[in-house]
Amino acid sequence: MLTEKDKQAFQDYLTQEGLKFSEQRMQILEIVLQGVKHLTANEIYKNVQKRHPGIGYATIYRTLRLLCEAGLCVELKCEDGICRYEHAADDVHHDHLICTKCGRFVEVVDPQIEKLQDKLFKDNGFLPQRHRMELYGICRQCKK
Amino acid sequence: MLTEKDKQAFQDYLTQEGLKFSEQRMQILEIVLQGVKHLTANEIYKNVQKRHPGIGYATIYRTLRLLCEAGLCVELKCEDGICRYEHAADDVHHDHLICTKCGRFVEVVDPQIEKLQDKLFKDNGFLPQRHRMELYGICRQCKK
DNA sequence: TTGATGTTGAGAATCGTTATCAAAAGATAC
DNA sequence: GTATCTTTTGATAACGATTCTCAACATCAA
Ligand SMILES: [Zn+2]
Ligand SMILES: [Zn+2]
Ligand SMILES: [Zn+2]
Ligand SMILES: [Zn+2]
Repeated sequence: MLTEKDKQAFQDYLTQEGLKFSEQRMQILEIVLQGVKHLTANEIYKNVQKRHPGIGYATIYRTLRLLCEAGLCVELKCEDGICRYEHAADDVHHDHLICTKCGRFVEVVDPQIEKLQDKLFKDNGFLPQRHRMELYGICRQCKK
Repeated sequence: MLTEKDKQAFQDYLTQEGLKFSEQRMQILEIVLQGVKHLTANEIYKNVQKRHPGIGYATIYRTLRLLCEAGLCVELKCEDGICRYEHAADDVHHDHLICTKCGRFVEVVDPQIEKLQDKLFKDNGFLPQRHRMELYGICRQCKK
């Protein structure tokens, strides 16, 4: 799911900030924006190492920060204290259903809930910024 | 807000588990179940130290775990990675509005949202267990 | 008193993440 | 090409919240 557009967007961001594109950054971009989602830094590290042995954790974290700053990637602070990273799909917000047995992440959006959340903000005099909603349960596969 | 009932409930839990009541555990119970809510372990530590100098972090964390197990206290894993502890008010669930400027916590419940969350679980084949919803914004005082 | 068991607090360990810094890589000027 | 400047890299140390370890201590029943 790594499009030429994403690659270009990252390039543009780097240029704009006076930074450079590199082999390592390319590898990390590919892993993070590829199909598998909600990867931890460690999972990304292991994946990148297959193709670029010798990569360091520092480079992983630095690049992840750049990707987030460029708006291509979102960091999820999960309950287990480990951050996961996922492709930021064109500013379309979503929340998560998480299986407590197998760790599966399912992305969900409920426009009604979003509206009610805004109402909660307003009713309490808050200026809305963002929110996080995680629904923990047991998925179909794990129920069996 | 520390009721005799809570104290008794903790005593009962300890007895049932073959554990003992102690001065330190009493101090922590009082701090956590008192008015001020959503305290970090460090805040609890500093509060307890006023009345019981020499208390150790290990005792704070151990007692907090006991309080959670006894169902008297709930641990909130916050976005900043620091856990906060609050009085578990008779199994009445609530979510949080959090001010990103001053850190104020406002407790909210929206029965409609709760229903829609259940629907999300069901629609995706999940067995519901629990959820977490945090709304981040800027509170009335901080907006001015 | 003695033994058994539970509690405590100092300090070490854990672990995800961040900071440090010298070496390497790239770009630019000459 | 070489010199110079800037950025990137990865090994390693540091960080900070939490947990573990363990010897000293408290409690209580026999
Ligand atoms: Zn599952
Ligand atoms: Zn997602
Ligand atoms: Zn505020
Ligand atoms: Zn609360």
